Amino acid sequence: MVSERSLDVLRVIVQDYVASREPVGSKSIVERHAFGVSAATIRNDMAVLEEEELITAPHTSSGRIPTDKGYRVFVDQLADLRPLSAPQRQAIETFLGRSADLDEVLGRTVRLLSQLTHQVALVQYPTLGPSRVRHVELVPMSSTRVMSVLITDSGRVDQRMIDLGVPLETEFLGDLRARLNASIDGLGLADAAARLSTFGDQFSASRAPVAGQVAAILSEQVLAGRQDRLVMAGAANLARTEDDFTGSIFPVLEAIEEQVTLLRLFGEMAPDESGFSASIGRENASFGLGETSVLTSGYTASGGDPARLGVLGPIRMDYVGNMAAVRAVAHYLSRLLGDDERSDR
Amino acid sequence: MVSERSLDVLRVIVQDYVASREPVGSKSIVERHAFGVSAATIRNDMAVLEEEELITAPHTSSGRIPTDKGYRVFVDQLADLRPLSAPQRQAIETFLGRSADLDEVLGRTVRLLSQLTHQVALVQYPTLGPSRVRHVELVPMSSTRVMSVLITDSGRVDQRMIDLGVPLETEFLGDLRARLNASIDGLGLADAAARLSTFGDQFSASRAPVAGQVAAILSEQVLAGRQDRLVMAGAANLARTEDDFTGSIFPVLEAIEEQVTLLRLFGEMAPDESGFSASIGRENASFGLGETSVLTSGYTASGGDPARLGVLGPIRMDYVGNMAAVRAVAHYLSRLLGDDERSDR
DNA sequence: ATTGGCAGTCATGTCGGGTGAGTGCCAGTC
DNA sequence: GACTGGCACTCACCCGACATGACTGCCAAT
Repeated sequence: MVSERSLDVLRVIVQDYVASREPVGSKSIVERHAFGVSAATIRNDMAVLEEEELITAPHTSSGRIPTDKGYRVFVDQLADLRPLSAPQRQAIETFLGRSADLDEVLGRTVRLLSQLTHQVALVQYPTLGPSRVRHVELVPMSSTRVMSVLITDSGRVDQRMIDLGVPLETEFLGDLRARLNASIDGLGLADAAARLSTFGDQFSASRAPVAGQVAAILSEQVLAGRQDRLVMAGAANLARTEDDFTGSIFPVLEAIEEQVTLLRLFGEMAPDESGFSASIGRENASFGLGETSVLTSGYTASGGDPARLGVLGPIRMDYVGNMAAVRAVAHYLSRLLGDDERSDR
Repeated sequence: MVSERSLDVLRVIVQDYVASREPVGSKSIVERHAFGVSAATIRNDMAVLEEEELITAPHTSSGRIPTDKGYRVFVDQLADLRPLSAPQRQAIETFLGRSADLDEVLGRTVRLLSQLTHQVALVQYPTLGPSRVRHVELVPMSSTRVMSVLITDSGRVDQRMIDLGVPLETEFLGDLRARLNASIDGLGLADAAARLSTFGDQFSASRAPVAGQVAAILSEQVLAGRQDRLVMAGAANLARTEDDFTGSIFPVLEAIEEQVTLLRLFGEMAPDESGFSASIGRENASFGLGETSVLTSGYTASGGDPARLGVLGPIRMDYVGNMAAVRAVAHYLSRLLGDDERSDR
């Protein structure tokens, strides 16, 4: 049975090990923390924790270090949310203070988070709230290829290349552009997609295929969010904590260069009621990230679906501090991206 | 005096050291290469090379390794351009084969180059050729902020946030948009910028400041290239060759995360007549990259100014192979981005 | 100019002993 | 029953000694 004190012991083992990077023994525990019992008693508690696979000894007769499971218990039960320090709040305020372009806001956010936590920071692009089509532009790139640009009034700009396979006359292109704008300008995105599905019908048989093709691509653009992208910063921090990885950081760097992997990981995280979620060590093994932990929190941009942001680092990380930073940044970002819209016309 | 044979010795020292990562001694040279002289003779040659600071001994009585200066001589005089292998050419063809969106082409290019060389690959965005304004869109983001989107017929889409500081009525915004498009649509970029500089004059005194502000930002957009951006791939390769860096790869990763640094580095490279340029070891020290070498080649997108692409890796790298790959990829990319326009309307 | 020979240097690997941190267990105490 | 002090035992780690081997630099001979 794991007593209350045993869990306290686990807590200090995690804390001390994270701070010192050295296995922590019974003696150093009684020295550094006022447990009011002797080292032998702590040893008994440690035996229980080892029984439960919450801690382990790297080799006979050395101190103990937490297992993945131990970290998990620590994160779930033992980490008391400590509010950010004043300078940290300050940093967030000033860094995210003035708003700007979405790209820039996210860029600043991800750099901020990485500096705050000294880990790799990740921010997924948000879906924006219900918005309307503002303008559609078709730009000829070569005789058979056209770039379509969709602008919505939420500020999203989405470009895509269309290869029609057949040459296109300039007049027809102009006609297409005018008709497209006439039919979907100002419409909500769902309505626009519906309208586009029958767009090709108004053209002559010879032209309908091309018009239909363009409408189909545009329809994709209308419906596509940007949640399939994320920005990253602070990869260098992995090198700083290099010793926490067995062998090399090569596989870790390789895995995080693959955005698809990270997005899948984000997608599979199961947030608690506050939107927070942690994934520790081998829980990430299927993503090639079994030697890392990932802390994420959800955030929303005014009315859109929740997106996620977070940090990735070695299992031996400062969970308490990093959790606080991730939560706080997610909170501020939601507010920032929310306010943009609320103060709207 | 450095004899002809001395330079041959330098060549094999570079080659063998790059391949084996171990200091190379006189004996192994006569064993592995048919010099027709004895080890003692090679030793004499090596003494000359050491005198010239082209090679150095890590410690008394061990083999020699090239100095930065030695690599420089190797690259400038001794590296015979070896054409790419058939599979490599094949890879380039298939990878870059079908063209698409500029973002996608550059993304594929940078991944290709990193796989070909097993180094960090870098591609700077090109300036596109002379192009015309296709459309200007103003999207209200909040009561005082507007996003301006510029689309040119070369396919560039540039968005920027404008904070006007004062509330803006919707009708005025519509009026602005219409007048902007009327005055610069279809114009070449230089002409458009000129027109924009006096754009504010046509408005009443109360509105001129706002109109002028918008015109000024738009003018910046019109003139801005995208050469201030670059894409990167293969950062993980640095970890693979970790041992080639004294201490940690942390400072290197940190430096390459700073795009500004890399762009400055690109800017200061002095290409030879073929557009190629190498910067070795301490030559990069001012960028925090004194332990790396950078190989770049210029490329152009139909009519634009030359941009650069290249690889970055440890000083001890396969210069011959990487130089060939960089040259070849630059060549193919130029052709790809050039053809797009030549087959244009 | 080239060569063979030889003494000298130095990194590397191995082995053994000493050290110390830390555990597990047990008998005794509260 | 929970806690404690004591003790034997286990290893990782450090250190010095020693052997090994790969080189070089130099010199006299060709």
